[in-house]
Amino acid sequence: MEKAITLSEKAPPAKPARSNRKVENREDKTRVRLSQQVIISTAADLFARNGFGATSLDDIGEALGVTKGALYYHIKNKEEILKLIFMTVLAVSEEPLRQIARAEIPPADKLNRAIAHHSAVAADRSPAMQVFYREDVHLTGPFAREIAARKKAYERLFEEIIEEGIRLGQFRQDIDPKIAAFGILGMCNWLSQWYRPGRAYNPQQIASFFSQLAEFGLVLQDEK
Amino acid sequence: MEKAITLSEKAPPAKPARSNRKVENREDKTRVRLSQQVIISTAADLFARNGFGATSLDDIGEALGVTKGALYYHIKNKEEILKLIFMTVLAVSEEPLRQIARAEIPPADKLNRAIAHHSAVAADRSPAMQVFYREDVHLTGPFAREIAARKKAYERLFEEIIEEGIRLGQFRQDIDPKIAAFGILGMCNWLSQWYRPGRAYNPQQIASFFSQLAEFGLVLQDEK
DNA sequence: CACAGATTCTACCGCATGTTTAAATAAATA
DNA sequence: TATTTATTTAAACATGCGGTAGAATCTGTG
Repeated sequence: MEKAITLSEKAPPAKPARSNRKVENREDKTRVRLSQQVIISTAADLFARNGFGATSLDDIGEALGVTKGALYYHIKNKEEILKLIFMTVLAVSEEPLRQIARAEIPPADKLNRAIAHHSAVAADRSPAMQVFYREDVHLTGPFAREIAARKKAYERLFEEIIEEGIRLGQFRQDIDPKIAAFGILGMCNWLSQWYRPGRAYNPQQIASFFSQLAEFGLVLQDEK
Repeated sequence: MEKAITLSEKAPPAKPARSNRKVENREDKTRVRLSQQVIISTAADLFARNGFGATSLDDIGEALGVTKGALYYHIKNKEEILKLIFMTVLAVSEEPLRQIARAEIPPADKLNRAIAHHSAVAADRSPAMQVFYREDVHLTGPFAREIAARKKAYERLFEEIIEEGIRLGQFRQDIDPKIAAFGILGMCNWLSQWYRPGRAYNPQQIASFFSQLAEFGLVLQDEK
């Protein structure tokens, strides 16, 4: 039962002076307690920056000051981390939009609020949102289908708001609601690609620009 | 100079009956001639569908009916395939937009054409565009910086068109040109995420909807 | 047909990665 | 303190991947 002989004999387990690790850990401030929450949060950052496939569990462990083995006490496997990130995004985005869609206010106001809501999610949860829209190809099986369905339902709410506006004669009749919904969603989603906190504008201001754009457009009407 | 002893002794080179492969190849129609072009085109499809990291050279070879070894006669390595995809996108998008930006026409017309151009690229080169905006994290070194710079220059052209419209008093004064440019670009870029050929609308029609949205918005002004 | 160059295949290497296991340690409890 | 439970480590594993080298095959040309 010979072991495979590799070329580079790694430094054999020379029982390195134990507890030299503890020193390192203590010095980098109070170590954050490991949990699903911090794992998926850290993982979302890394996935957003380097991609799901290019981020190893070693990377995640290193970012947390822990060996990758420790991660397995809190999560089932790598894909579950991804799944949890997707669930996080849906958890903060679905219900508020549903409430906006069924509120009893003019369609233009609904659109305003929907844009504000979605922009806020895209900006505040930027890493998770980037993962949500870039790494969906790595989901498999029933969960992948569920995410796709809920994503579509979410988009459909935007569509319905626009349909309502058209039906009530408040929105232009010559624009396809599905295309318009995709356009507006694309506008907001793109936020997560370029927005970084602490820049010139905050998410609310950006959302207000987007609302102006979506409602009235850029071109100055000769009003009156 | 012993080789490493592995556990599973692969079936030794038992010289399998040669030329059983040729039959397979002949039957699947006339085989496409291998070249950089078809490699990057096929790779773009696979990268777009499964991601760069999750697509192996074996996958690309299999899609082309060829072993991965053959690929290396035409390309240097995997990253070069990615680079060539990026170059393709820039090759078809940069120059036309520059011409639109410097044309002597009203800013609104420039914006129209820019949106039509960018939408067309996003729709027609959908796989390459998806790769362009999703897999940039896998570029390294000077090339990564060059792509980032040219991407920014491209966005800047949209921004300048809007600035011109504002300066000439033809666009609303209360919208930040940079934010508006990002919004419009996001709208178009998102196309490559959902557009599939042969659906209800073609790229020109979609672009026209987007132009309406960006210029006049959704809300019906009480004109008169 | 003979030859040369172009192209592809086969077989392999080294390495990184996701996952598992048992042992070691830390924290909680009594 | 003694014992149990929770958490982390260390080490190994199986696998798949990017990349390489040389043999094999194809293609065109004299």
